[in-house]
Amino acid sequence: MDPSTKTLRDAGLRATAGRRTVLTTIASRGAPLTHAEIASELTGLDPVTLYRILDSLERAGLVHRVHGLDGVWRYCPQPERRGCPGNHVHFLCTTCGAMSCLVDQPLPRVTPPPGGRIDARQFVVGGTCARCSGAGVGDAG
Amino acid sequence: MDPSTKTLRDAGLRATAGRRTVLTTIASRGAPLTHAEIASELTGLDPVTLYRILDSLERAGLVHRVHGLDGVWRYCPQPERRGCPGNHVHFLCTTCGAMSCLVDQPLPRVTPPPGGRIDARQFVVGGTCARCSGAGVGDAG
DNA sequence: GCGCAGATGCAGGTGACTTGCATCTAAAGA
DNA sequence: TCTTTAGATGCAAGTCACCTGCATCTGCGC
Repeated sequence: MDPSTKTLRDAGLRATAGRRTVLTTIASRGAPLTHAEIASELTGLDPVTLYRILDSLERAGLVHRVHGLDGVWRYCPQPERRGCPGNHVHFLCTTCGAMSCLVDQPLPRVTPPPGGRIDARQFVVGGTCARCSGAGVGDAG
Repeated sequence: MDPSTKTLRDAGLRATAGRRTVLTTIASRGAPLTHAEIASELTGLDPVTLYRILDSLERAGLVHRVHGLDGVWRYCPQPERRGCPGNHVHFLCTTCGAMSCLVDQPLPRVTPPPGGRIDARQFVVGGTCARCSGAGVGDAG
């Protein structure tokens, strides 16, 4: 059985061709990808279907979803050790739009406002990545 | 001179009627408001103009801007002590959509990826606010 | 192989936000 | 106070991410 098929079946999802391709694409990158980025690599898949596939993968806990400072959702493979999904800082390069996971920097504990409850946490930092720093002004510091 | 006029002039902006009203509206709430929420209180102001006013206020450092988990920007008055704008955790109620600033919880230091630089940080937590938690179990006021 | 719940594709829609351009006005100088 | 003008505003139109409804298709249990 194809590994992505097993992953999907284990998560309680049907292993359709579209889901297997999307899962493989996201996993092979290791960095959060936008809907558009994934779609550009998967010609032939309906955009709406891709939205639904990403939604099902996220609800099944196979990927986590991060909202960039640019207003676009990004999807990232969920690491093996199943902790809180996406429980780390995400770095978004505001020049090239690439996002990366700072998995070594876990999110701090947050105290909810009185009487409230916290269900999701999302810490995104924006800046310039090494590639864009080097390409533009040669200043990486 | 009207206080909002002075604030705008001090920030290097023209004190137009629209800007004064928007600034007063945001300041009077003390919590991040969406474009739609501000627009609903300011009938007669063109939506596009409101976008531009919010943009100018943000660039002048008079408000800070937070991206909610719902994909909508929210604008919040900048506190007197001019530190890093919006340098605290923001709480978004996923039930009623209200956002509040957890000003007593500053953002932790984040180490950028090798060779990269961080310009902006945004930590949003989603959950249920006290009002919505209470509404479910009997006390809605 | 069969049946069906769930997945997919297509058409159309929503809402946040942007752009271009003509008109108006706050603010500075005469 | 009047004039000038750079910058602000209003309107029309457009872009983009994402959603909804519905008919058709297909993975998977039987």
